[in-house]
Amino acid sequence: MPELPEVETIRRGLLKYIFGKKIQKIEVLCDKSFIGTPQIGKIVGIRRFGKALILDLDNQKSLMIHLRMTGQLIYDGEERYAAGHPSDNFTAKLPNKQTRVIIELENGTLYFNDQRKFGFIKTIITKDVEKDPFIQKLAKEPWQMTPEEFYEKLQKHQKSLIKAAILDQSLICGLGNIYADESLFAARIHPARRAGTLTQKEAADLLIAARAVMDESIKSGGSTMATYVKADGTKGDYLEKFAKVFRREGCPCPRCGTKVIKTKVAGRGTHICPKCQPELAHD
DNA sequence: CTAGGATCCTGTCAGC
DNA sequence: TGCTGACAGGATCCTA
Repeated sequence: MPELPEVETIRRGLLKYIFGKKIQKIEVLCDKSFIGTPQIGKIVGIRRFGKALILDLDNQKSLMIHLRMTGQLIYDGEERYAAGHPSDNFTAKLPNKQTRVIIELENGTLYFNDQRKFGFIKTIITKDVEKDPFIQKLAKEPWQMTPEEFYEKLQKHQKSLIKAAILDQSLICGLGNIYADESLFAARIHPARRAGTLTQKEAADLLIAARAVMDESIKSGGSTMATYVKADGTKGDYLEKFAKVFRREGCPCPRCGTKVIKTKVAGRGTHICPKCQPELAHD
């Protein structure tokens, strides 16, 4: 799914297009994709908590949106603005087969598309947003966490694989499979190391790497965002331009030239430079 | 409490 | 062509 940089990119786009606009109607095409009662109201806040997006309405209710693996938000109005899981839906005629919820606004339409139906939109009371179980469990984002705090957290998960640890949103918030691999590569840490074996310096390097990698992605519009005005389009280009290892198996490592390989760690596809990220002989 | 694996769902692609 | 299994930018639930 969209990881933190993609969701932040969506937030900024929605701020431009739908902030202050009124939701006139919500049409739910897939029951699983909408939890609670659809709401009508003016959008008076657009917030992000980790990978979750919150639209605050002027009726004391909020819509929480989580895209999970394949969710997309596509705004179609005076311009089209789309972000989330990359696919033809960004430029397709909508609604289509993967459209789960249609949000009609006074100035356009916001489509929630989601191939695998893991994502959802949920109505919650605005004052209870931070008490929502998902949001309550979230740890700090890399920018808010100190290297010491991060190291302490890792010490509490001694036996976890480091990749699993940084994917755990209750340990550190915002990373997903792309930025986990990119951060570990940048910090030269093998993803299958046990979290407890990282030195303080390695933990600090990893934290700093996570910030840098996600900062860079946000700056370039995430890895999967697409906007277009008339025929003129730009795309989020993190993967093409900045990813060093993610989905680059067989390509030379930009640091040492060794071929990047793909393996499986913590149940997820994982990309590493076997030379820059040596696996230790023992845990 | 932690750690690991199955699971939700649809679609695509490689290999027979 | 048709089938089959693996896999996918996430998080939760169940088990040991």
